[in-house]
Amino acid sequence: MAEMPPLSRRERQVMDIIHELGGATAVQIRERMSDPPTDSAVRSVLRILLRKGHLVKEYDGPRFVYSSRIPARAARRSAMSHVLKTFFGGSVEGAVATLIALEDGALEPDERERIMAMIERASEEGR
Amino acid sequence: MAEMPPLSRRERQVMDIIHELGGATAVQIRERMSDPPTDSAVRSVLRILLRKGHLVKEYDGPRFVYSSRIPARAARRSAMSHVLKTFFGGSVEGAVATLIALEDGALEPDERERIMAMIERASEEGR
DNA sequence: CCAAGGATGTTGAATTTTCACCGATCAATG
DNA sequence: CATTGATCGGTGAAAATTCAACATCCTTGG
Repeated sequence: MAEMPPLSRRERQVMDIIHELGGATAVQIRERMSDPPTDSAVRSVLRILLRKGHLVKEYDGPRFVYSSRIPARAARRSAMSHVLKTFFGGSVEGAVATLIALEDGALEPDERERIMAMIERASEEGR
Repeated sequence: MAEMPPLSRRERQVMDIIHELGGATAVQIRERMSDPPTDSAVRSVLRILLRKGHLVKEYDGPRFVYSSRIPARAARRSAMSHVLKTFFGGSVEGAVATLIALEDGALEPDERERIMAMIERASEEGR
């Protein structure tokens, strides 16, 4: 379970789609690609990702569903941690600023409240 | 200014380092690599990134400093937007939750206050 | 002015990625 | 039971990458 070398282009594209959908069939993955290669080309990448241990497949009805081997929670943390370090110098404040600005100012009042409450709660639990 | 194909492994690694540092020399970049190739190999990747238009170089003293062609602000927004979509289904709430949890509960009181104030302000400006 | 060291660029080859062709398997259908 | 259509996997070759050896330029110190 050592550190894996970073993914290739196609590999990352496929992994992103699978993360976004939670799990996906080969056809679903191909449909989501902006520049889709052949069906079998997609399957080749899937096979490689299976062999490398990034994906698991599960037989569901007449087709396979591919999903990430590491739990969604861990994947989310890892991805967020990476952008926090790379683009925000570790500043949570800066990251949150960009995050809420993405919504183009239209943050629902109740979502805003939930976020505020969450931050309160987190600072209490932390000590 | 068309859509660029996603970056290769080394290309992404180099871009990440440059984004993290804001700008960097070839030597600095190599130093930051966990699995550094030859110095000239690093320069090859830099040359490709220049040709593809991802980087610009500036002569500073006796060496070149490479930096991203797109402004840091836009790069941050783009990166955050991507993880928001890929790993959080567009939920700002979920993203903030993961973000503050990364700090392992150790969010400085004053930083917490600034974040709260920022959210307040954002929801006002938004309308 | 000359030599040494550092920074940069170029080239070509080994490795990896990428992908379509092809055949096998399976399910539903006529 | 044969046919059709869809899913799946293997293979090999084209394309892209990765990289080190090498050459060039600059600059700094003697």
